[in-house]
Amino acid sequence: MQSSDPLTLSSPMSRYAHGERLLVALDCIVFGFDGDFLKLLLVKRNFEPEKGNWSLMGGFVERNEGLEAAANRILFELTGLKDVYFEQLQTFGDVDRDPVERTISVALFALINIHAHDQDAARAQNAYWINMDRRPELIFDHGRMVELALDKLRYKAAMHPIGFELLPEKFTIPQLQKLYEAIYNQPLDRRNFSRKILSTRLLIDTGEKNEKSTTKKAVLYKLDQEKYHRQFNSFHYFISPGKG
Amino acid sequence: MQSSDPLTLSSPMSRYAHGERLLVALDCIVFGFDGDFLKLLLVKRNFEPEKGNWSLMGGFVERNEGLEAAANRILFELTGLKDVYFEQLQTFGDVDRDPVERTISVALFALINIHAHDQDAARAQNAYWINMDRRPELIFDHGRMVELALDKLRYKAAMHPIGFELLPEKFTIPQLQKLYEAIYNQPLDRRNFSRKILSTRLLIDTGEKNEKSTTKKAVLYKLDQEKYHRQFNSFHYFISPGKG
DNA sequence: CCAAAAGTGTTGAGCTTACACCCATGT
DNA sequence: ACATGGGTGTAAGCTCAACACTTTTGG
Repeated sequence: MQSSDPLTLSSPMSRYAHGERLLVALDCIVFGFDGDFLKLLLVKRNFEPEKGNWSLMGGFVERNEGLEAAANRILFELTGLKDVYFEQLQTFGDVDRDPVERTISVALFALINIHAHDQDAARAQNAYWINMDRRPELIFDHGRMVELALDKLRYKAAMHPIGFELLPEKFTIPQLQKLYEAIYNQPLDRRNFSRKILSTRLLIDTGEKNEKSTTKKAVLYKLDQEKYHRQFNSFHYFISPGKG
Repeated sequence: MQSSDPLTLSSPMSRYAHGERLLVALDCIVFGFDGDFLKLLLVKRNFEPEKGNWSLMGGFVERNEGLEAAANRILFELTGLKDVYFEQLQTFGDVDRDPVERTISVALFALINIHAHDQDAARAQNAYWINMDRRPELIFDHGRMVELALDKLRYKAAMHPIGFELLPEKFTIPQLQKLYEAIYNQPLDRRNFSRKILSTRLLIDTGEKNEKSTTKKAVLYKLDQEKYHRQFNSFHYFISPGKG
């Protein structure tokens, strides 16, 4: 948006005179958690280019569609969910990142409750949940996107109460701990973890217990939504710093 | 990058069959520090649209130019500097954010040594340094970009040794402290600040002293570049948490 | 010799860690 | 009763914030 005279001379001010128009895509790194492993929702492509190979779910941004709207559309097509939690990760724009045509890609990462999504929608897109640590090679620069997304997830979840997005509405503290252990790939102390989480006062005791457990049944909590949104940007040290 | 058959049928695989091509711009939030105030490098536009109003420095991404390259080009045109420190901030893509034509804008924030840049280059672009807290209203969504950039700068500088980018090669600890005070707009304790900074072991005593001072001359330090790049992503609590 | 800025030391409060112990449940 | 997993308490150690004192310099 800049230069000595960026408008056409016949200026109904409807187009910039120069500046190249490029394809703008949107690629989603969708994280899920099945109770044991951190997972990615990946697409086995049944179309060219790179047919048969794995990629992230993506799509082009349309002319009359904002970025947010495009993200919501694509995530809905993939999961059948509205109001999915997502954040922009980074925009990738190397000239040759897509061999077919110059494409700018806005990458975003999304966190969803793996049990709540629409399995048929995912099936229709040829999408499957794959364990993070067993993910296949991905097309283009999608592998780099996934690495960056994991970094950002770790970075953010260390201090912000973001992990809940990956769990069902009601969950136990041990479940939440398993999630954190999966994200950081390291064991955490039960008692200290519990204390840290409860000290945020973000959890409400539902009074119910996890009936699935075969031993002592853990208390089911739910998020205090209002407090959650209010405190979303406050710092809590769930993971001790120094991990980089 | 996704759909049932995204390629043209006459497939030399050189273009996707659908997907709209959009203008992709790049807007730079350039921070500087003059020893007392945090400043922004802003452009007084001498061209349409919004001629006479203030905006960020920007430009279009060209077809054969990567995003990084475009960022470096625009920052060079503006400051005459190569190897400017910058990070992507966020990509803005509301449909009507630019009234002339649908434009996707990748915003990035840059930190530069205000005394090292090329004044003539800035003058040629009609760019001026403006105090952060006296910045004028900006065109389009540039105001939001600046707010977000300040948030990110504060967020990042609280834990990562990023502030040095705004200072000259040799600087004193009191100067660095003034910078942090300007970024957070709050006074900091001299002794604790000094201890925190020195505990990173990122600073090398040059042996020289700041001759400009009229009282006790402070020691000039320089950055241990190697250690800096190695430790760049490690955590240091320069500012106590809880600011959100 | 005084004012102003720079440099160094100390202490108490609060938090984190590491650990031990008790409770609930199914076999 | 015992194995497994969930819940709570506590003491030691560390870090941070708050504050006092000394040093250097110019006037």
